[in-house]
Amino acid sequence: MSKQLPLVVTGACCSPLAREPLSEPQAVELAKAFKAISDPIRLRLLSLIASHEGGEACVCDLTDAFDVTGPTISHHLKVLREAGLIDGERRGTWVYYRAHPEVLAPLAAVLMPAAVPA
Amino acid sequence: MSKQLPLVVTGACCSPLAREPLSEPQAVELAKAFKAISDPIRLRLLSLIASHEGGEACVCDLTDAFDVTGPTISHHLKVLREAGLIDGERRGTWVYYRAHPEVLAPLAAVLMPAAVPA
DNA sequence: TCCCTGGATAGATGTTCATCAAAACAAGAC
DNA sequence: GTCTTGTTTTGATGAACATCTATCCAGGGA
Repeated sequence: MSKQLPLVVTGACCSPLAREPLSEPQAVELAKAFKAISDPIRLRLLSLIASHEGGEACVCDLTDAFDVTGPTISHHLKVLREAGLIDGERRGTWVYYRAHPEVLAPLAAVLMPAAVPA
Repeated sequence: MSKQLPLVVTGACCSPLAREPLSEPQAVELAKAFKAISDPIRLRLLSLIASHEGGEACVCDLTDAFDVTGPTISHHLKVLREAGLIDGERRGTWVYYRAHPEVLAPLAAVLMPAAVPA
């Protein structure tokens, strides 16, 4: 469940977009991450998990918030998992997901308009 | 050329992902924006334009940086334009594109892990 | 005027993706 | 063991997307 390779940004690519042109490999990595969050359901899933008390949420909590079927939620969770944005763990009957904010941070940094260079 | 409606984030949606759950309409808007930058070519186009001296770049400068045909570049520029991320203007023979950093800022803010609440 | 060049549009094609129903799997309860 | 509930995987289907070729439009120079 948690042995996904971290497809995403390992840290070496954080100079803001507007500062210098992205290299092609950097762009490919970043595009994968942005694609993972370019779906409304996945954005809300990530948000629900990240903002949930205790930092983790049960799938059973998540499914009710959407109009789609269980398998569809499971599919979206898998996409987020493969992007390294969340991680799941089974504890007894339920599976709990937890967000990885440190993976989001570089994405935000790249988009940041290079805050006021004096 | 510049009469695209601003499909994107008009400001009212900037509470970080990890702070509180996104509403469904917020998620839909944000997902559109992220989808626009979820392609390596578009990310590099945006980066090339935003980091270009003078803040604008000629399409002729952009095309050479990629292995795809002119129409494909034109298509990607259109996607970025429709997302409100860039704007194009024809001056004589050439068309110049300019980035809108103020549209990127809210996207970065949403991803930001709610920087240290003391 | 006519051509040439830069750029956008139109139409077609192959691929990727979101979704669902059905089946499989995992853990408790009986 | 067998039933029940919760979650993931599989396979299929229709929509969205990236890319190409061919065509069109706008400006500038002969």
